[in-house]
Amino acid sequence: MDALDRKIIAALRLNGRATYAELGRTVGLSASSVHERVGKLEAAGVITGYHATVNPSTVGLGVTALVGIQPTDTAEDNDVAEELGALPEVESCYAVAGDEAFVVKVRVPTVDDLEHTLGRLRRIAGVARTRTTVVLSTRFEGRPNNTVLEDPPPTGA
Amino acid sequence: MDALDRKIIAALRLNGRATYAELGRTVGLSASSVHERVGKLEAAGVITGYHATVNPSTVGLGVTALVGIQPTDTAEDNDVAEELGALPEVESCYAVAGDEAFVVKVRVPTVDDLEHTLGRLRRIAGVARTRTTVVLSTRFEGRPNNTVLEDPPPTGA
DNA sequence: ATTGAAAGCCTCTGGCG
DNA sequence: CGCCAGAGGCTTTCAAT
Repeated sequence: MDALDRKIIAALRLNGRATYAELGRTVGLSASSVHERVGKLEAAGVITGYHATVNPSTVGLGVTALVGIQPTDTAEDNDVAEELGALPEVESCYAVAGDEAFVVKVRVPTVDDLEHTLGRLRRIAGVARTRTTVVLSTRFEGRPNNTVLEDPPPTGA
Repeated sequence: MDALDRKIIAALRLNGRATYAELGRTVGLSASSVHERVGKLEAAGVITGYHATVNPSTVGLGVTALVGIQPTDTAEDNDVAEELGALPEVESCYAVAGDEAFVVKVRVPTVDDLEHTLGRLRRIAGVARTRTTVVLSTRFEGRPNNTVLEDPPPTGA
């Protein structure tokens, strides 16, 4: 991973539909070189995918909440995580330090659906309690931090 | 927004680099029709962008934390949010219900950087206290929930 | 690792149903 | 709205450096 790879990654984080030809013009390589580099970055698991981002409320997901999951004494974290993953309304799932085992981000159409989803979360084996923080507004989200890619890493990644 | 638009959106959430020709084959339209529909979805603010997703630790962002921001009595939420947005390591920022005004997701290279960032968060005018939850592992993140797009909405989006 | 060439596919516009 | 047609651009592979 050299500076050129980092520039390519930064460009693709900003515009995931950038063409290889465009990327090549941006970083000063031929399209075929960019093509090969991107393929290697994908194969190496650096680039994990490309996704359109959507305004959630326009697709009927206007309610967001952050839910802390307190486990029972005997809970198996991996089993709980798997069940959390089985619910499509759970968009993200982080295992965390503290009394809670996980914090998940939930997106649903309405507060009624939120109530329903929280019920399902509490019914998961190994879940003792949930603590819900309702999101009032999303100021920004998933902003790519490219500073670490633009500046050469001081000590190494 | 009809069922075809929803199918196109679902496909682009899964693969943001899908070509119009591919999308057309998937949904049963010509490439030019898909091209026009996608253009309208972008113009309408339904599709807000396309982004490569990257394994954060491979680009030197191995430490993630969720930080609750407790405001002072006199804090102006919008001013605080703006200052939070000025820090590139703050990837997401949600205004929330509860004693905290915001919950932010922070990504930094090391725990030393986290300490440094938390210091800067606390020094923002209007921030009284921070409460930090360190992420131990990301089980999954930003999963597109396409169920709401696949199933026709019962009452309407 | 990078490049240029070449065939095929895709984009994107304009015009027509 | 959707389709076709077409010129131009892009992708992808390959051999050479």
